[in-house]
Amino acid sequence: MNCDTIISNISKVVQLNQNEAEFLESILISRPFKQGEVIVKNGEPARYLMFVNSGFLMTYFTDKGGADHVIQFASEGWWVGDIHSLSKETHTQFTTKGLCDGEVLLLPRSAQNQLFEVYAKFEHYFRITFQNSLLRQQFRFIETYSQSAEERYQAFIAAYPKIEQYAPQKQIASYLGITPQFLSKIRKKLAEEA
Amino acid sequence: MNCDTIISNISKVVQLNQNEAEFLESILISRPFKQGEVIVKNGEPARYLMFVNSGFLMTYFTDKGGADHVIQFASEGWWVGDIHSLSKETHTQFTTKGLCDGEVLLLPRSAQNQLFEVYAKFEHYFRITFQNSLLRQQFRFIETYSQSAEERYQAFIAAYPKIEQYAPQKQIASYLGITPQFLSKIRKKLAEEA
DNA sequence: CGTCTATTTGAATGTACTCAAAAGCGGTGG
DNA sequence: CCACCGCTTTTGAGTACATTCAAATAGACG
Repeated sequence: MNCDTIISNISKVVQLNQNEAEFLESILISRPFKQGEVIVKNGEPARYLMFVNSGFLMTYFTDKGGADHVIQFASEGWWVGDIHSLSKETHTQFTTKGLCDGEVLLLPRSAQNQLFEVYAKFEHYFRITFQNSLLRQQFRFIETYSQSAEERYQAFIAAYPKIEQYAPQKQIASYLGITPQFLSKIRKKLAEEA
Repeated sequence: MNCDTIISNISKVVQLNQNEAEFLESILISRPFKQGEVIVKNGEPARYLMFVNSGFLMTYFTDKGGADHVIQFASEGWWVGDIHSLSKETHTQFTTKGLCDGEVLLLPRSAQNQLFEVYAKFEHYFRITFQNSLLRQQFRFIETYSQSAEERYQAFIAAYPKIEQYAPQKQIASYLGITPQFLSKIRKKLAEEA
């Protein structure tokens, strides 16, 4: 199991010594995935926080009406997981699926608490990480409210040029909060303008 | 300065001993505010994380077009603050204003780090707190995408019956992501149906 | 009472959606 | 190799939700 990415990622926030890095490596579990494979399914309890070691994946939830809503696309270096399900031990409402072949590193819930207790640095790291996620989430929210669908689509392809190539349009539309038909029309319009 | 609310709030997550509680009290600063008073203004650096000890307040940001967007209403027991400005030491884009007379407890940025270093419990508490904020934010996002403006308004008055009495309709409309005119029409329709 | 801002109302418009159907695309089996 | 199936994407027509603009009304404050 190659832990270079996760260690270098964590090192941007806290400096890890040999022991700490080894302890982390000892509790992580490698979980390779294939394109289209469901990694965590809606209805299961969320057992892990997942770090994307390679590849792309997406997380979506299914509402009462049966419609899917893409919450997040994630690429190398991102944390993914249903923190609600993790902290309240309920069943997750989210499904996580691979957009191409790749690998996630699993941090089991039990090991998580252990990690925090033994090494306060990790608690610090995750505090910062959640803080940053909150920021991004807030930013995305603001974006949604102050921009049109067309502007949001343009911001999306600028921000995630790689993911755009792996995710089907349908899911991108879902992420942007519009119908696939409407996204198709936006794309047509942009292509004509160019 | 009355710290009962904040201590009892923190105690729901971590058990504080005498020393820890006293240390916390020693670094908090009381900041009373009046109705309509601007507590933190757009353009200033964010110097504090704020805990609402009493009263109601709101946070909004002003976009490039000059339009305000209400991000959050907060009542007793909530944390408020621009974590982006706090962590990156940039100037905040957000304005925080009192909706009625009240009091916030200020946790200065410098003291924050001190708090985390001396007592890991607080780092834990804030990790959990940010995690919960992230959840709420995610939930609000989902709600926005899967419900109509009318449904969102009804959910709002159900969730924040008190705030509805203090916040002008204009700001509620902004929070819901709609125009005040449209909110007025929704209210009329709901009143007619009842 | 006059001024300022918030709210209501109405008409016209626009953005994004629904429904329906056609076209494109990848895989599978004969 | 091609025909067929299932799924995604495109296209078009009609519609609904929400906005803009404009003006009237109501409330708050000095």
